[in-house]
Amino acid sequence: MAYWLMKSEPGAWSWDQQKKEGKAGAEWDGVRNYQARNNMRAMKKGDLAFFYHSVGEKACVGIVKVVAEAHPDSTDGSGQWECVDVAAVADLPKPVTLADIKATPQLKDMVLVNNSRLSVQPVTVAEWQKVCALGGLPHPPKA
DNA sequence: GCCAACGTTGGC
DNA sequence: GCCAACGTTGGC
Repeated sequence: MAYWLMKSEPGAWSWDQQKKEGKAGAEWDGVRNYQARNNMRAMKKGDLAFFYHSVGEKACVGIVKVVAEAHPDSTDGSGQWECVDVAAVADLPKPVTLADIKATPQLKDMVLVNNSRLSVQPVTVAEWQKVCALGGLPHPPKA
């Protein structure tokens, strides 16, 4: 089991929309980047991920769970791209902003800091726990 | 709104 | 297979 971070522009797909999909979840579609696709292929059912709002807000706002492993992206006609399904699990009581992350020495190696353009990225256990703690979840959910 | 960084494309 | 040009992303 592993932890991840998935980015979305709120204008394209927001945390509110994700939550409306409920426990059944929704396709994380539209990813057209090989590294991000490979990360999704590595995901297992039950893995957890931060839901990050890029652009305006720049903060982790919630936690999602992988409910279906990689399958062809229904928005892609070429069959080349894949996606997973994710369902909202919990809000982060306090959104953890990019500035918060940069200001935290233990988080300086996060992919988010060093490769901000990668839309689906791995998160270590230590980073998971630290970001959850900053977000107001002293007992982070476990994948 | 600007610009730097990155990934992809296509000509050679 | 290399590299220049281009498009896109995302922080500021």
